[in-house]
Amino acid sequence: MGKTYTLGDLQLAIMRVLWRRGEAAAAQVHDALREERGLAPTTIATMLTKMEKKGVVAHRTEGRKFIYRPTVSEGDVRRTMVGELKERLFAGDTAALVSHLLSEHDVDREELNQLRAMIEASEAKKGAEK
Amino acid sequence: MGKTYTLGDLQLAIMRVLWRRGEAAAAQVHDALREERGLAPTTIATMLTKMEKKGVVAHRTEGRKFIYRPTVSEGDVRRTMVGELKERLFAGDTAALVSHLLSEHDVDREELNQLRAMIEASEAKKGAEK
DNA sequence: AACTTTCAACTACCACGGTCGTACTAATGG
DNA sequence: CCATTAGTACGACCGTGGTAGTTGAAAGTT
Repeated sequence: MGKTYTLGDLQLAIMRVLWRRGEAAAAQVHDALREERGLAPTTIATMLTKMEKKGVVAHRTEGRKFIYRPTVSEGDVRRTMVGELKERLFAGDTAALVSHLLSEHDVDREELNQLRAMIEASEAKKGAEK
Repeated sequence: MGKTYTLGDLQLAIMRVLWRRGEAAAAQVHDALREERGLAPTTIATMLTKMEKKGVVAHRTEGRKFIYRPTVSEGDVRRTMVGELKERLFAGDTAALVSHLLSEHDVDREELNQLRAMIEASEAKKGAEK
């Protein structure tokens, strides 16, 4: 209950494949990750099993294959994982994290521009409602 | 050495005590965390030992006590942990993470205002240099 | 000197992510 | 019908965060 959409690195890589493809058999996932990881097929299968137990994927059976699909969205995962980090490192202060990103991580001019626009849009929205 | 300043929850709580105090004996750390955690003193001591092995704290001996001090700053830890999450979840795209924060996590009006100012300052700086 | 308290050291567990090897089983090719 | 193969199930093992009990020595108390 109320448990975690916090995923490890391999789990995220697997999820990305499933998010992109919609669904895939273990072998397909293994194949998709061959280049970047080169893992044994059983590693992927084991991980998928663990992920299913955890509730982030589900499968249907097609012949003798398990076709897996994600049960949580990339947005869900991002929200919970970013939220957790924000809590742990910035005492839940979103603005502090944004400010950290602006000062310590590179953002180029066009991106700054886009972000400024985004902030202005947010401000407008906040002004509009209530 | 490609050190990793990635810390767990308790480790961060301990570091916060050390960052605030400058240095502290295990008992002091335990005391400082009594309220929020209520752990056994040995838990803190064990964790400090592990953290020392990992290189994020060091100690000097005073009588029979170990006085620990941090060897990495809060900024270091934030940079590496935020950087890792950014890499894992946003393929290293800082702006994408900021945009996620703006759209999915609450930021109030004053904060938006401050952030806008901060962005403008960054833009000015970028314009100036180079 | 004997007793008690204070520490660090060591050992032990659990959970979980990650990584596989082996065992078993169902489909398939001859 | 049998041998090979595709594919899951199961169990093993490591590293690390987290949590703690036990032990042994030294320091403080009476």
